[in-house]
Amino acid sequence: MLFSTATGYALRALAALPEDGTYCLAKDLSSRLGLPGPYLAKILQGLVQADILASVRGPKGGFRLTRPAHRITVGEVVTAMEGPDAMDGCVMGFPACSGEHPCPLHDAWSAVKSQVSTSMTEATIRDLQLLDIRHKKEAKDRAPNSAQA
Amino acid sequence: MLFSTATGYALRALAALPEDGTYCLAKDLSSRLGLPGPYLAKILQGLVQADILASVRGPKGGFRLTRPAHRITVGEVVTAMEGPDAMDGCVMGFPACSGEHPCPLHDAWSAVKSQVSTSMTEATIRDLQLLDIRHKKEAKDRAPNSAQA
DNA sequence: GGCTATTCGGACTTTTAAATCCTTAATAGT
DNA sequence: ACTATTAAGGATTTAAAAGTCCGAATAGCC
Repeated sequence: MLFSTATGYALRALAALPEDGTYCLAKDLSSRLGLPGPYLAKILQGLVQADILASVRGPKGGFRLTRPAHRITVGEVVTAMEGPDAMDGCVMGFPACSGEHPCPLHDAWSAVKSQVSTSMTEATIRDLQLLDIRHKKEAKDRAPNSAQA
Repeated sequence: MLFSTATGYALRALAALPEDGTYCLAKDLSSRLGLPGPYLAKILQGLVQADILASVRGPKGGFRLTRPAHRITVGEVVTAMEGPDAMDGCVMGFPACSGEHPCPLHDAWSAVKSQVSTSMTEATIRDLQLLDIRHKKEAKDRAPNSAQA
């Protein structure tokens, strides 16, 4: 993967939150997604500090998005998780590599970076929700009787 | 960086080896490149097992390429270091992401992957040597008197 | 032919990321 | 006010990467 596992978990969790402003429990998210519970909880805390999630404690509490899902970009989440210069530097780690002294992968990688950056600023959490829904729907279509065999 | 630091070190070390079949000391390489000596040595060992380097122990020993530099591709080195499926899987770590259920970055990332893969199988260690030489030459041109001020 | 210096090879330690646990604080319902 | 519930935050553990150290092998010398 291009990013850390924590970033992947963050994106999956955000995509799994309900679209109405309902508060959702960390525990529910982790069990639904099959992710390590306490670890996910910590990641969610980070997203609260990044103003992507809001949280309330106590009964009926939980986490929810601070904005509608289509207003939160994937890039924003990645930046919050990985820091602003996650994709800087040479692909191969060549210190000498630069625009003036490009390594053999420099141009390909630059193209890649701008392409991925653009996609990340265009893609939103809403798009990830759609992926998830589509996936589940088709699984259901494949086996319409919920009982096995 | 897209790969581990070890992979970067491996590529830098290979590019720094002499083109004639002369054996070269791990220690020399590390001091020349400013890399942690024993760690580089371990990486070189791995490259020996991958049949990219040959080594002999004892005085006058060291490491050398098993083939001319233009016959060793960057991709081969990366595979040796990172394993064959270093670039598999979804960019964001979405398990549901696939060709049929693409995540919003799927196409951009697929394009990237094939682009980088192609570049990696075309680029050879020889190309990295050239980068290095060019870099040094220009540094020399900037300061023709080797003494500082 | 054995001795010694040199250099690789593999086991060992340190650091960092990933994941867990536990205590504290806040809130809703009783 | 009290209790149950849930996030917040720190302390701890585990796993993996990064980095270090000691023993095996070879060449040259006496």
